[in-house]
Amino acid sequence: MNQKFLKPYDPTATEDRIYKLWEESGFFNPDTLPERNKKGEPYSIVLPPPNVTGTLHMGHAAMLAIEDIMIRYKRMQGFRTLWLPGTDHAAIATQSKVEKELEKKEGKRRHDLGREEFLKRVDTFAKESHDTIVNQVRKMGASIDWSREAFTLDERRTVAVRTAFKTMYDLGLIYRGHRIVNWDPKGQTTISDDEIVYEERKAKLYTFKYSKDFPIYIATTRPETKVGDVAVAVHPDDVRYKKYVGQEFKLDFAGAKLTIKIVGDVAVDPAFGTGAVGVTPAHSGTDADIASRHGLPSVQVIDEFAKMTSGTGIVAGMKVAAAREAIVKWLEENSLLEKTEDVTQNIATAERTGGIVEPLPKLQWFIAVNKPFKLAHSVIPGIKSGQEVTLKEIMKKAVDSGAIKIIPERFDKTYFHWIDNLRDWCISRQIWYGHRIPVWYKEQEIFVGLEAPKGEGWKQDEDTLDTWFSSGLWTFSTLGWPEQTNDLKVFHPTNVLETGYDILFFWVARMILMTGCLLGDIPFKTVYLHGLVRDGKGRKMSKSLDNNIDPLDMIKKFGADATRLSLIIGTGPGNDAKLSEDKVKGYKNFSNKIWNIARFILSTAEGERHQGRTLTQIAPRSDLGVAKVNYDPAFKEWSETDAGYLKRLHELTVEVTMEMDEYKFYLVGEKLYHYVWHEFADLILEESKPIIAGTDHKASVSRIQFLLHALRTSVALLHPFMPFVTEEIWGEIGKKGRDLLIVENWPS
RNA sequence: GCGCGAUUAGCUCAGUUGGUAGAGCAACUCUUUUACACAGAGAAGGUCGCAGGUUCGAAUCCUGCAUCGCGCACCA
Repeated sequence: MNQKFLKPYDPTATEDRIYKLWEESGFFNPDTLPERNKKGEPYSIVLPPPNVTGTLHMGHAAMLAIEDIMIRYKRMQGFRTLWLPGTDHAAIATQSKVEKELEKKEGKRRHDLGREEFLKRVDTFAKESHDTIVNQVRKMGASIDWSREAFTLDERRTVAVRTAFKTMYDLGLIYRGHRIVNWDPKGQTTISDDEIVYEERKAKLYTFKYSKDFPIYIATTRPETKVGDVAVAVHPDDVRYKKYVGQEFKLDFAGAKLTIKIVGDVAVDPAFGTGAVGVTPAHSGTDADIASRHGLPSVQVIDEFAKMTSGTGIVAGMKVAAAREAIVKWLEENSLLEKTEDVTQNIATAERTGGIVEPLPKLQWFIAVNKPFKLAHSVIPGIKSGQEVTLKEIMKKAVDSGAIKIIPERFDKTYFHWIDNLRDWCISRQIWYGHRIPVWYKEQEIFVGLEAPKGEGWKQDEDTLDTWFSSGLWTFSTLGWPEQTNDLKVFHPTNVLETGYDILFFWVARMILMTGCLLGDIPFKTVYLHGLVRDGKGRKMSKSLDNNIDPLDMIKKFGADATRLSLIIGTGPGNDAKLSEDKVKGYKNFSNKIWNIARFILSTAEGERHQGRTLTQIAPRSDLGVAKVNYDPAFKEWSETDAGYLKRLHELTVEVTMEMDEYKFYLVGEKLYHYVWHEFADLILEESKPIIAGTDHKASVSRIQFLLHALRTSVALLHPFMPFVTEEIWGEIGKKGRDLLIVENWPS
């Protein structure tokens, strides 16, 4: 027996060595798998690319653990497995991180450096961040194919992004339009609807009228925008106001000259406030809709820096907050303010910068989700090639046809609900880091293509694309699209997309949209959603609470196996998980338990001889299936008890295999833990001691054979969960020179 | 406002199609020339959020309510 078994299991001394062994074996790469796998059915997962904004957190660790379990399981079953890694440039997130550092360390802003120099800084930061992340992924034991690694902003992905943009532009699905967008004054960029976080705040609702002669009171929480009003809308059936509809008033409001028309519109709720709405088309989406229905003009009164524009009377040039106070004061002084009420309202803030989102009319690029187009080629169930569809319909069909299955199922509803409310997706961003929009302008001409057009005087669009545009292509851009590569043929659609439920809309839905549109296919067959990893008290891990648990820390203290198991057990799909150091520690003890089981069995088996050979030499290593138990003929007869144990182990194997197929990893982990510790070790092993020490040679040999068999089976079943300690033990419990456990048969 | 989830032992969670409540951790008692004290043995611990209903039988199905959490929409 190897001397290392005499000491407690030491993850740090083991893990890096084992990982190297796996990498050198080539088994992470589907092209260099054993013959059995090469001939097997393909099974692929693309890694949700972590943002290159720093380091990995526990959520990433959970994601890696779950995906590695899926891949290792399928690899042992003989599938041709590919797990493809990569990182995401994460446009706004990364840029704002670098901007913050620049400001802090050098007191400079990005414009002080200029576009080119600033982008160099971001690249340097992204590179460092990338290296850290890759190291962390290895530490977790991820059996990932590094030879295919991708980055959302590398050359090949740039070709994919530009091809996608051009294709969708030619289909009429990408258009440029002047519309109300979500403007983040802090980040100085537009953001999509999904990048908004609503925060509940107390606000005041002011009820007032524009002037003494104006007949209707209106209510607002934003008096400063009222200098941009062009109308007052009332419900067309509202008897209080019916007589005014159609009238027009010219008036002076806090020094601003307004022309207010009274219009009837069904969007107005007669029961809210005074039942009359001041219409500000330039600074409210719903108001803009009302304005367009009545042919009203739009007057912008707030600029990109959240300051009042000129021509706004007494508030011109003021910041929005100051302007609000000024208007209220003016209303009071002129006895126009009827009442002030306290209300709570949801205020829109930008997810990344926390800035208060200002709706502004701007010229931006959009993806039309409701526009019918001809989908040339389709294998999506329910959509025929050449059929007219909208992107929304594609997204819906992909899931409600059953082609894509979401786990847990209840997220179907959330997904459909989101689609129903979906509006055109604003994809242009006024930041520098990211894919620059592949559009060039020259006077009135516009050119959309993969490269700049020939000839003088063309200027490329200044904006970049929403980061989710490139991530939306991830399942196929990583496999070589738009080239028709072999990888694309073999591994797409991918089998499973495993990611957090928090990016179901951001990412999962966008991938379905992009893949449907560009390939006429689905990007994956199953979506497995995991929850958030919270601290032991159920709080979100955050810097301000200082309750972050660092995965590397846990790995260092307790080993990657223990860290992985602690993230799996007690965690169902779609549910948030609580994690404490004690939990990880518990599974460290389990690693050691298995280690000692192996030690006991090895030393016992080596001591027991049959026909001049030790039992470890007799029992072949690959005999994992009970049906295949094929030991030395002399020992074919199991004792009655051992036959019973064999049966029980076989039943467990069948049960656990079924649950693996149902993605119930938390159950499998727990069951194996329980079997190994409290059945195999506590009952069977304890009971074995007198049998082995006894005089009945036959019974003793039968039992030792069983112990070896059960150890091998347990270690194999546990391998996807705890790859390191199981591989290490595997190296000692069978014939030398055979393959690693990573490609051993899954027990049956 | 619409929708989703949770509520089971001190804590974290299981509980498949309804058949007398389970696991881990913690706590308690005992055990140390024992494969492992990163351990073993043992005992203890729950009117399954509340109220109704269906049923021979409900943690499980139905209705209503409560508390907590989440998503979407509205947000004049």
